[in-house]
Amino acid sequence: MATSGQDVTQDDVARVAGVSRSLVSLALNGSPKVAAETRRRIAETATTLGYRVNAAAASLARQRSRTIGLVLPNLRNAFFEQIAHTLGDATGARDLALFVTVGSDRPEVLHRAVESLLSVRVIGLILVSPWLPDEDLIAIGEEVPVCLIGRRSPGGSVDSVRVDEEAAARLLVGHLAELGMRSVGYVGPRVVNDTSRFERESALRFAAQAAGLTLDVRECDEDAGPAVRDMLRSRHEPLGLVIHNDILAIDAVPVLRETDRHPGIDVALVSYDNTYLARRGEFSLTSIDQPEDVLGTTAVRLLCERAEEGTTSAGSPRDVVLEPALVIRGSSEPDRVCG
Amino acid sequence: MATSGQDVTQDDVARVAGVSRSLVSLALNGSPKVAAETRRRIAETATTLGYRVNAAAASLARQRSRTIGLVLPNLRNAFFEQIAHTLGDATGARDLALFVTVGSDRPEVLHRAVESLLSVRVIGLILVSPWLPDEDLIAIGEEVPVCLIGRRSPGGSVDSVRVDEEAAARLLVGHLAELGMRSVGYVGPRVVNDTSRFERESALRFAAQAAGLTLDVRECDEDAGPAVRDMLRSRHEPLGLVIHNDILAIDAVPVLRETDRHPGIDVALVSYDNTYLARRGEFSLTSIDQPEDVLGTTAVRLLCERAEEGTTSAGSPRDVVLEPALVIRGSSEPDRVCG
DNA sequence: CTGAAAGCGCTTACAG
DNA sequence: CTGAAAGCGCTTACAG
Repeated sequence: MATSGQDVTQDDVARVAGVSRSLVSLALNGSPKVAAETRRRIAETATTLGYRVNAAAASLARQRSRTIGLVLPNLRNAFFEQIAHTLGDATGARDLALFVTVGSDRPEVLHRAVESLLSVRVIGLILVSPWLPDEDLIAIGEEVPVCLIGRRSPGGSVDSVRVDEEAAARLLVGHLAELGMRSVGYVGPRVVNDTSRFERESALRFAAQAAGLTLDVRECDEDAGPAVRDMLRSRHEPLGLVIHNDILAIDAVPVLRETDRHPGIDVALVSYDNTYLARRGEFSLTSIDQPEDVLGTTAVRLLCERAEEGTTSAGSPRDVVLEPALVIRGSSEPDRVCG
Repeated sequence: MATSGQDVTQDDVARVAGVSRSLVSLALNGSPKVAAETRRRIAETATTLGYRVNAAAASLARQRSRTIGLVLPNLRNAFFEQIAHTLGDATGARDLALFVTVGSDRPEVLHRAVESLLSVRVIGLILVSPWLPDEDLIAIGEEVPVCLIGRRSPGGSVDSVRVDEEAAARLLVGHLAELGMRSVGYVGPRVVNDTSRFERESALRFAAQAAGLTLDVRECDEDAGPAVRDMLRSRHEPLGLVIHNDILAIDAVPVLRETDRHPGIDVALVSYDNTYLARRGEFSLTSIDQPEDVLGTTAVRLLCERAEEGTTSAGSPRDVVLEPALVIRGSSEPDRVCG
């Protein structure tokens, strides 16, 4: 914790340790060319002097930084936090830094954020469920390695890791069918350009059809409550209610508890993401679990591989698809289903 | 959108524009010493060539970066997103970049994150409701300008911007008293070292006492449901239920809707942060609103001022305290109160 | 195993 | 209003 007035440089360390400047660099970067004892002494000197590498200088000399940029669409989904943590661990394991940028629905803001990441010459960019059009993603991919999480690769040289939406839909529909439901209702956000919403809906449609269930769809805004009410209003038979994610699904819970509003209708509630909200006792949501850790480590690996390859444009896009799991909780347990 | 194989440098721009290298730098940085026409031509060349400043080189030459680091404790509170957005705008307005780090409850992770921010030689650090002990904050403040949001300055050379907790407590208690409540219940997270929790509780205690109301306190874990149930169990009179933040308060809503569980008890529910969760139709929470925009712009201003002053240790800590507001919604409206 | 030297891309006095 | 030159702190062949 030795603090100096000004920044300590490798020069200072070299002088105090009585070695050359380059040796300090080599030692601090773990080069095997440095004698163990020398390395130890240098490391010790660095610590007591309070030396901290100047990332700007290192990046400049190395012609590349040691940081990865993460672009999150917003902070309104706990799933993003889990992703951020996993990525933090995955990058940390490779001794890389992770810089997060909180996206925005304002294009200029997002653009500015990506630009500052590019100015830093990040190794690569990880975008979680971006709402950008395919061509923009491809364009960014021309400049720097890019890996998408939760969205199919748009082509170009952009990689992607995501969960198999069709498999998730089958899990959900299968579960509801087992509960005796004959019809499924899906509530998703009304968002322009939301590929994730679109993919999810068609996967559900497909799965429902295959299982011989009907599918009814409603769009909602920030609040899923009205859409859920609306869907229940016209109902007289049991319903499997699928909501786009946990954060929207919790809107449905209070609605379902108003037992007087829809007498006699059994409703099983299920959603996606399996975040801490789903686990909260009051909600206990049955939810599709995405393997965040695998998503995260894979994304980092793909990015680093692509960075190694040198030119960004090298190699065709890789699209890693993972299997989801269904976590069953109270919201769809027969004996606890509201009605 | 001109993309080149390798990075375009100021050298390239200078060559193409037919000027010297330094002139390019001056022009691009908006120096008034450059003729308007020259500046225009240079800017144009830079654009067509797809020039993008190398932040590492610029930081190194300038001996300081143009980025501010934001350390968020987690992503489980929409309030943090609003803060992040405001800060993004505030830094953008000053042509600074904002790098976010998602904290963690694991000290090593947080430490590593702060370290990478420091390696980048950020202008300063903004920490939102950090759980770090005072001495750690002061230590960080020795190395770089630091501004806290939502926590009192621990002294040293650390600044702070926050909302007046006592005023917030008075607003809440006053509102509940007006509704005819005689007793107040507070549910807060069971967290070690959580100053915010502690300050909030004592402010409430003080306000309740002053207003002649009783205060009952319960701790909760991730899920506030059990604590709320517990608090209601022993009740036979109207209760003003104050919950530490919106995200915890939504747990209370389903509990309160179970009309059969606590017959005859009027409960008015209020919380803090006034995030989008509070606004969601199904929850409609009365909540304390913090002026995020003022918090954000003030934090950035304090940081920049301290950075200007040169030495970090210069100047005593500034502690800006803002007035909160109470937004009244259905959860505490007499006619909609559950019971 | 160790050192002298060049260079990364930019900024900034300084001289014209 | 413009250019030549030094230097920011580090990394990395290269030579010993």
